Amino acid sequence: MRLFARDGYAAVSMRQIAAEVGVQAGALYLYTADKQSLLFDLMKGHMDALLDAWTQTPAPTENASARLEHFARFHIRFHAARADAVFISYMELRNLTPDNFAAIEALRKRYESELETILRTGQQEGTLNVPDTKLATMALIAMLTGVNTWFREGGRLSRDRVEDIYVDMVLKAAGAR
Amino acid sequence: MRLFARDGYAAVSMRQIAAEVGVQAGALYLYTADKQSLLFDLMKGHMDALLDAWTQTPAPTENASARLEHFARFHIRFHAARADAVFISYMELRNLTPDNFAAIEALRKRYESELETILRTGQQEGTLNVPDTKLATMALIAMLTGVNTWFREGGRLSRDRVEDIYVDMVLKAAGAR
DNA sequence: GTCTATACCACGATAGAC
DNA sequence: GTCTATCGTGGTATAGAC
Repeated sequence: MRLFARDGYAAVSMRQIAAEVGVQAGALYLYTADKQSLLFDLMKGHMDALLDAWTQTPAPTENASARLEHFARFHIRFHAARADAVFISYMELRNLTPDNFAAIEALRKRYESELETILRTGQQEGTLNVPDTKLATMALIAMLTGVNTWFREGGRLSRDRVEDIYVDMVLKAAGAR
Repeated sequence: MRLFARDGYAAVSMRQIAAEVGVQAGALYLYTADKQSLLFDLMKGHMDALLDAWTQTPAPTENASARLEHFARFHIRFHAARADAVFISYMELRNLTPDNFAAIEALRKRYESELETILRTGQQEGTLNVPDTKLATMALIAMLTGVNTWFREGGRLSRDRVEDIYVDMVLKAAGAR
C-alpha cells in the first residue's frame, strides 16, 4: 500500500514489494494470485472499511443539517487516518480490470448515496437548501476529500481546527439554516 | 496526451505513442529528448495556458464577490475544455523528476494565489466571509476541479446549468452577501 | 513456506542504413 | 526524417530444490 501510494501501481514492481516485506519475489505468489489482485484487495478493503465505519457510526436524529455536519466530520476523520488507501482508491481506478473497477465503483456509489439522501431530506424538511442534490453531493465530497491533498500533521492548523473550518464551509455551501 | 490521460504515464510505452501518431518508436526521439520531457512539456504547456488565459480575462472591478464568481466561471470553463490535460496535471505529478515537479508546483501555486487574493480582499471589504482564506482556497479549487471527474456532455444538465449551480455553491460557501 | 533460477516478454533509448 | 535492428535492463510469473 505504501509503495503503490508513493510511486503508483504501474511503477511498482513485484520485486520491490517483495524487498519491502523481506522476501524474494517468488514468495509473494503464495499470498496473491497476481499483482492486479493485490491492488483490488487493497481498494476493496478500503471501501468495505469505509462503509462499515459509516454504518456503525450513530447519526443524529434531529434534522438533516445535523446529519450533514456529522457526515462531514466522519468523512474528514476517516479519510485523514488513511491517506495512502484514499490516494490509491482515487488514483489507481484506471489500473483495475473492468470487472474489478465495476465492483469498486458500486461501493463508491453506495457511499455517495448516503450523502445524497441527507441532502434530499434536508431540502424537503427545509433545513438545507441545495440547488441540485446530485451535484451538491459530488461537490461536497470533492471538497472534503481534497483535505488529504494538502493537510500535513504539524502544520499551521490542528486536525480539529481544519475539521471545524471545513464543516463551516460545507454547511454554508449546502444552505444550512 | 490522450494516451497518458487514459492509461497513465507509467503504463504507456513509447512504442504505443509512436503507433498513435503513425511512426516507429525511434522517430519520436527526433522530437523529444526522452519520455519524461514529453510529460513535462504537456504539463508545462497546460499550466502556462491556464495562467495566460486567466491573466487575459478582464475581471470585474466592483467587489471581490463579483470577482469570485468570475473566477469560478473561468475555472470551470477552462478546465472543462481540457479534461485530458487537467487529469494529467493532477495525476502524474509524482512521475515528474524533482526539478520538473518543482517547476509545475510553482505555477500551480501562482494560480491558487489568484483565488486567495480574491478571498482575502473580500474578507477585508466585507463582501465575503471565509473562516480561513488558505483553506477556503484549497476547498473551493477542489470543489470546482471536481466537476471534471463526473461531468459528461449530453447528460442530465447542460454545461451552463452546471456552471450556475457550482457558482451558487461557491458563493454560499465563501459567505458572499 | 521460501529460496534460486529462469522463461518469456516489453521497456526506453540508440546506431546506422537509406 | 524515418526506418529496421538491437543493446541492456527490468518486468510478471512460474518451476523445482530444499
